[in-house]
Formats: sequence, C-alpha cells, structure tokens
Amino acid sequence: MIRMHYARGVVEEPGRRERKKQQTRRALIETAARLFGERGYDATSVADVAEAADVTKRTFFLHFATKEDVLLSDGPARVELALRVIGEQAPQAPLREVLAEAVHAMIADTASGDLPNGMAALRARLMVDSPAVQARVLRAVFTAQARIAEALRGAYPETLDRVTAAGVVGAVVGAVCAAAIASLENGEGPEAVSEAMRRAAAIALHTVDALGAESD
Amino acid sequence: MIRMHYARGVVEEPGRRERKKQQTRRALIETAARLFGERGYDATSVADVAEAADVTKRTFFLHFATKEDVLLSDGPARVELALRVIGEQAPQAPLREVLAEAVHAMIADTASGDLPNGMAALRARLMVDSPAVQARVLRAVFTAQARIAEALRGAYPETLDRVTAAGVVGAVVGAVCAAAIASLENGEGPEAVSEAMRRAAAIALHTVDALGAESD
DNA sequence: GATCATGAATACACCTGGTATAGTAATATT
DNA sequence: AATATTACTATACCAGGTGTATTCATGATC
Repeated sequence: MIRMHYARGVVEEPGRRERKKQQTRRALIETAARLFGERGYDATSVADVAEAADVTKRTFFLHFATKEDVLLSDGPARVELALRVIGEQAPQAPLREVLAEAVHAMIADTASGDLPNGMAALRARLMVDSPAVQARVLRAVFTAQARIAEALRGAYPETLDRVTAAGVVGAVVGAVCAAAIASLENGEGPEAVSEAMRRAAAIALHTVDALGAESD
Repeated sequence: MIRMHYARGVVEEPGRRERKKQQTRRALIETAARLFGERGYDATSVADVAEAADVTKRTFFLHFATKEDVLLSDGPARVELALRVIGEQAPQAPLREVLAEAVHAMIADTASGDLPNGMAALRARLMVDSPAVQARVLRAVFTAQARIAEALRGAYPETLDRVTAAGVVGAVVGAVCAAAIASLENGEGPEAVSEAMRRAAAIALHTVDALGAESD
C-alpha cells in the first residue's frame, strides 16, 4: 500500500533520501555539461561522466534514459511554462495572442533563465556538431510541440481540430527553431539569436489569421 | 593519377562492379524494410538484416552510416525534386508560388511515388513507436529544410536573408510535418494524411505574405 | 592475355550506449 | 527496534558502430 501523508507542512519537504537523489542528479548534469564543454560530446563517454561524478555508469542511466537526455533536463520546465501561460489566458484571450505569449515566454526563458548553468547555450553548441544531440533535441522539441498543440486545441475546441492545432503550432515552432539554428550557424551572438527567434515567431504567427480562409 | 575517360557513351554506364554494389544496397534496403515491417524496428538487429541479406554486419555499415539510415534511402531524391522545382521556376515566379510548388511536389511524391517499396509509409509507421527512427527522420527533414531554405535565399536574395529564409521554410515544413504526424496518430489513412499535409502547407504559406510587415 | 591497381566485401577485434539482475546499504515507516 | 523502500553498486550482457588487415572480383594498362 502506498501512503505519503507525512504532514511536514503544506508543501511536501523532500526528505534526506530525495535530496541526495537530486544531489547526484545535479552532479551528473553539471559534470556532463563540464566534460561535454571541455572535450566535446562524442569524445566524452557516459562512463567518463559517471566516473567524474563518482557514481557508476548504471546510476547515470537510472537518472537519464539516454546520454543525450542529460542535456534536456531543463526542457520540461520550459514546456510547463508554456502550458501555464496557455492555461491562464486560455479561452478568454484570442488564440493568436495566447500562442504569441506562450512562444515569447519560452524564448525569453531560454535567453534569460539560462545563466546559471548555460545549458541551453551548451546544447545549441553541441547540436551543431553532434548529429545525435541534434536529433534528440529535435525530437524533444517535436514532443513539446505536440503537447502545446493539444493544450491549445483543448482551449479552442471550436476553432481547432487536432490536426490543425498541430499544424499551426508546428509552423510557429518550426519557424523559430529553423531561424535559431540558422542564426547560430551564422555565428551570431545570443542577442541576435533571440531576436531572430522573435522575428520568426512574429512572421509565423500570421498562420493563425489564415485559419478560416484557405486559398489553394 | 586518376583517369576515368572510358567513353561508354554520353552517360557513364555503371559497369559490373558498381551494379553489384547497388544490388547489395538494394538487397539491404528491401530486406531491412521487410524485417522491420514483420518484426518491428527494435526487434530487428542490424546483424539480422545483414544475415538475411547474406552479407556481413560490416557491409551494412559500409552502405549506411546508421541503422536508421536504411530507412532514408529515398530522402535525397525527394529533396532533389524540390530543389529542381525551385531551380526551374526560381526568380521569375513569385516566392510564394515557388515554395508552394516545391512543397506540393514533395507531398505528391511522398504519396504517389511510394508504391514500389512503400518506404515512406513504413517510415511513418516506424516513427510512431521508435524514438530513434523519429529522431533520425526529424533530423533528415531538418537538414533537407536547410538546403531548401538556402536555395530559396539564393533565388530571392533581396527578399530573403539567410535567417528569414530558414524561418519561412521552417514554418511550412514544420506545419506539414506536425500535421502529418497528428493525422497519423489520429489513425487516419494515407489519403487523409496527404490532405492534412496539403492543408497545413496552404495555411503556413501565409507566412510568406507577412514577410514585409511584422507587427510584433 | 598477363599484370597491376582499385575497391567492395569479409573476418575479427574492439569500443560505447544501454539493459538485466542480483545484491548492499541507507533511509523512511510501523 | 523491526521492517519495507529505494538509491546505488557490481557485474555480465546485448546491440550499434568503427578500425584494420585481408580477400577477391573487377577494370585499366601493357
């Protein structure tokens, strides 16, 4: 039987075990980020990371499903952010504005909330020369995109069916991603990259206006 | 010294060696497609495919860089198709129409030109339940998208800079892909999927009209 | 036609990502 | 204090992927 009703206050304080777990997790993330940054992604094996973090390779895979996943630890939070924005403004505000808000929030979060460990920046760097990372990140983006699309469809069931919602969100996210990568490959700095993402979002958001009238 | 001036006619006929190479390549593709279809992707090892095609595992990797790549053999042709469409209609026709033509050509090719081996259909099926396939396909799409964007930028240098081109193409491709997957996950048939892709493309193509005026 | 160079395929060893299993020790619950 | 969880370890294993030396058919040259 599962019972978790220890009344440690309103919010459940983690307890020593959970704290230690998060500690190893953080150690793995930071160690991985450091080694990937120093030696490159491919030149760093999971065994190296585990060794440097003083745990076994097995432990690494108890925390992360794949080697790439250690780079995606901040992904879920960003998706939750977007979903929260949608949940708050949802059916009252017009679709276009809600989607715009959500995307802008994610872009801003990527740019500003990244200072502590620089994970997004590192990920961007590694994406350029590691196909595996690129593929995994794209898949993560795609999954996130699908969740956002479902949330939007739920909020505007009369305007959006499942496929249309996916299409619209796909357009915006696709534009933002492609612009970001292009900007990165252009060698532009974080400032310019963010600007490129915002511009791409603004342009792609016009798809929303086109929802009713499809010529062709 | 390298000399390849055997005059076998205007077009270079392949010769026995090259033909045998292509033969093993085809055998690997067909065998892989069959086994993946029968047992599923993850349940089929590269060794299995090689064995069934009567070659060594090493030979498989001389033809394909990764296990996933054997599913992408028809990808390059589809990209070339789009580039050809762009190259033919390029700067004369308006950007919107050229992009529309290119995308429609790719969609049509996916739907109709797929009968011989059903590779696109198989790929779509396998994407749904194999993360590795999904990731690799997304990466392939992303790469293709970058090439198309570059071609467009070359054709309309005054309208498009690098980042904008990437954004526009990213929007259209992103919309089409997302719609296709959503439709597939909806359990819709090939007919409906194609229709979903066309609709998504039509909607996303409105981004092109928004190129001049960006109201943030 | 004999000879030589090329390159597709082989055989074999090896590394790394990822998993299964059984076990240990610290932590949480009663 | 006794018991149940559970993060972590140790170890062996599988599959994807690569390096290297070798074989052998093919294509070029004489």
